[in-house]
Amino acid sequence: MDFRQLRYFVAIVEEGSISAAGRRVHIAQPALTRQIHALETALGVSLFERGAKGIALTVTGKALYEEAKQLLEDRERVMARISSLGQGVIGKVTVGVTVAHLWVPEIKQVLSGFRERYPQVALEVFPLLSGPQSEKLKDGTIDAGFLYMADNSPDYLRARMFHKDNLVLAVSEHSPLVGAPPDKVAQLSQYNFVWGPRSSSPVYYDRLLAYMHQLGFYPRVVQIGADNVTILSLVAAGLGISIVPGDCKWISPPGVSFIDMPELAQCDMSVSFAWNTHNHSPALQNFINTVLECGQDANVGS
Amino acid sequence: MDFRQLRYFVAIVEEGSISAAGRRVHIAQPALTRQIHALETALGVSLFERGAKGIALTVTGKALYEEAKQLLEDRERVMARISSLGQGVIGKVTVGVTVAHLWVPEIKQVLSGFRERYPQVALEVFPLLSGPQSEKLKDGTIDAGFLYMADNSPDYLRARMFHKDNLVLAVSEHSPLVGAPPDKVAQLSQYNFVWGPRSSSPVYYDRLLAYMHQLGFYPRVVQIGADNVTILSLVAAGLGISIVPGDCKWISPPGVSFIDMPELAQCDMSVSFAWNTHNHSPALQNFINTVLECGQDANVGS
DNA sequence: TACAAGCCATGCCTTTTGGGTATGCTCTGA
DNA sequence: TCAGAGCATACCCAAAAGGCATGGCTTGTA
Repeated sequence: MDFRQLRYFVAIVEEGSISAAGRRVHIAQPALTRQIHALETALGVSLFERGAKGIALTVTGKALYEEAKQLLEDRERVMARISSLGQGVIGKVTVGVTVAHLWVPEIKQVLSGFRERYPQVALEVFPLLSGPQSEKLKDGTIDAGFLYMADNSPDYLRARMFHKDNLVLAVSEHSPLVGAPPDKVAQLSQYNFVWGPRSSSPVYYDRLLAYMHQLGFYPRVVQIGADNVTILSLVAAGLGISIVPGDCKWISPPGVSFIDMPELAQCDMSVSFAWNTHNHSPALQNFINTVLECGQDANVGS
Repeated sequence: MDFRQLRYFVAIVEEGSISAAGRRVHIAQPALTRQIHALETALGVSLFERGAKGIALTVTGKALYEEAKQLLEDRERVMARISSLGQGVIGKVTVGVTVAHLWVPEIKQVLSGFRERYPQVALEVFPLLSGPQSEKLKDGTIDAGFLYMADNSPDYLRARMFHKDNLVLAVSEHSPLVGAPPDKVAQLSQYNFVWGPRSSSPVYYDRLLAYMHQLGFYPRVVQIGADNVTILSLVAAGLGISIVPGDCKWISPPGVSFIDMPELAQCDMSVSFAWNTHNHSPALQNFINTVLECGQDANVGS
């Protein structure tokens, strides 16, 4: 009993005769007759009552008709599903995005663009800092991520620079620094700084601090904020100033002014897009392609 | 995508390699390789990641594995079901039995015998008088029946005499007739008779009356009972005597004596087994065979 | 009544497909 | 470096499926 026989069988049932079914499925009548006989012997069952005027279903045949329709429908369903899955039209993609970049237009655009092109793919976005993302990329909990990458990426990861960014100075909008921007970071040594704790995101913290040391600058930290939103809130409240990635302006509360400084502009804080090369999920490939294309578009546009 | 390919596919998945699967399903490895390639191109999908060390399922392949197992299981289930149905091992048989004969040992035996041999067949027994059974046999509401058949059975029915019976005299156990059985029916003309209404079973009633007329006897009816059980109750209560089929002793209340009379012994009231020849349900055929065999056994035994 | 038409079954032939053997390539582990 | 395991490819053969012609049967019709 294979799908071909079932297909012929339902055609015969629905057309009411072997000859008519032959016309429908474009198979000569003798071939159908033979296939049905084969089916009957395979099942050890008589499916039709043969008469000179034609054929009529037996009760057994009627039962098989229902089952056969179901089996054929299941087959179609499975084929469609697997096909879609293979082309990445359906499936699931889980991506991590650093909290600070969830509202960066490029990332928002790439996420909504993918959702639009592949509406059937479940796109799960996890707000995660860079450290956790690296771990989850390794163990496969997430398929891809937007994060701060170290220079030496492990071999199971591939990464592309996705969005250029650098450090900027964040001050209260009432700060005198707004009217008289400093030339050098060194000039800020007398200001109170709001800073973050290392524990929540060592990758980010160490990089930030490395830049400061490179500039020979050691901020006088008087306040700690758990994350960038908190830090900027404290800055807005006038409790101090801070140095943060420029993209933080997208998540900043009102009352903060961001000041570009040449030295800080040298401090690259670009966000990378990375994915696990061992995961060949077609949906993920489509996501990767979408991201890379968006990156190209952005490059072309700039 | 056919069942063969799915079968090979799950074998490969479960064995972890094409070669191993080949050993399991007794097919050479190249044939399997080709079938899997055919499956992949049919679905437009890659099912395995090929490496020199072997193969590994893709996410698509993993999805297909689950679906394929289900499809193959469905196939097995359908084949088993249809096979059983075709052999009459499962299915449904509806039979009518005249109320008076439900407790006749031969019928009880044939019903329980069938139930024992084909426990998976739903045997539905309807207590029906002969007239309704004829109608329902015609329209297919019941598949077979135990009933009083007219001599000329319609062409769509086939019937066999199932159980021999004749009329007997039913009197109260206190009746003087018990001690002095009459020789001739004519001697009963002075007795009060309990009789049934024609409406409930014309076939039976007309036949009974025809016999009486044949014997030149016209009972003096003083009581009407709706059915044989009621009639016998009235007889037991001493309200009159009656003439009933001998099988009524199986449904009789206590207090009734049945008297055989040569004239009544001539009045055949045998119950027939009949079935609709247009219904070729295997389960029904098995039932028919069971009944006919039981009949033979009974004949042999006698 | 005879005949045409429709339907299914069968026989014979061709084409397609599936499977087997031999062999090559690649990677791994000793 | 070499043996072994695993997948892919090439080539051949056998089995299966399909097409065509035909025959038997029934039904409807002239």
